[in-house]
Amino acid sequence: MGIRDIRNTRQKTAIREAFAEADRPLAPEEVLRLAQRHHRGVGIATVYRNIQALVAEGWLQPVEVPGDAARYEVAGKKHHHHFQCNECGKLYDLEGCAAQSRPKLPKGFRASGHKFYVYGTCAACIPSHS
Amino acid sequence: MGIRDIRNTRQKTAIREAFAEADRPLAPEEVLRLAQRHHRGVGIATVYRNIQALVAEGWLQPVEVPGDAARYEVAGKKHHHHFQCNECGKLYDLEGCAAQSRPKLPKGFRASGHKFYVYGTCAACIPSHS
DNA sequence: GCAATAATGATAATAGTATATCATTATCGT
DNA sequence: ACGATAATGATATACTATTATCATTATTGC
Repeated sequence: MGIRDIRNTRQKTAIREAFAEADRPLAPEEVLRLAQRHHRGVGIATVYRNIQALVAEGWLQPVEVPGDAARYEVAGKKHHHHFQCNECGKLYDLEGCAAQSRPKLPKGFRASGHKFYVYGTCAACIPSHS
Repeated sequence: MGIRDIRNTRQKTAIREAFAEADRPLAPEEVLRLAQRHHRGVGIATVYRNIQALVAEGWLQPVEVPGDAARYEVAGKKHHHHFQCNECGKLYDLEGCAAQSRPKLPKGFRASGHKFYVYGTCAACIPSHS
């Protein structure tokens, strides 16, 4: 081969496109479904492998969710938090940060970061009132 | 037996005491360790069983944590959030609520609740500077 | 096109967490 | 104290999420 020993496969491209299109954090199973629209026959193992690779190269970033499987989102976004729909479970980005003031920590504790999650119903899951 | 068909066992008491003493959300494995101080020989199955029972009767309440096993805490506390130590992984209660203003949701979304987690180092894990 | 080999897909294996099984033990009304 | 049976402990099993295996496929430099 030579210098370049990382190949661009159809499935790798399909996975990147899935993230680019979704514009929200995706769980591996969601990546699988979305990537298959671009290239049928993508396997779940390939999804995991590529997620891992994309995280390693800094293109993706893990998003942990309370009581749910990890999601991944395109890295490099500015500080933000997430919304999870109670109905469909999908995770969405929220702009900005709701933590105006940090709550007072117990004596001797040191804070280094925070995570904020809003729950509710996403637009797609609210029965249309028409 | 008669009316009362729920019995008070040493291990059930030990588990309740573990929660009362800890005063913070506990994972099942932590409950096991702490309960064994009160009654040696408590098994992990008994811990899970009693946690489940205590949740069912409303004495305990699950606390989900991003990317970590569920914890349980004594129910009935007022709205609060949690701190997780990056070093030891222990979860602690934080008084009050840091969400002064809800971040603006996407169009058509409806919020029903939120969760807030602060990360950092707990007092026990900060090397004493003496 | 060809050849070297990275990547894939199907699935087995693993890991972590939680529940089910069941013989034995211990609780509690009598 | 007795006895009916709830609860336990040890462990097997289930489940979900993720990684490893390996024969096959497909990419890329030449």
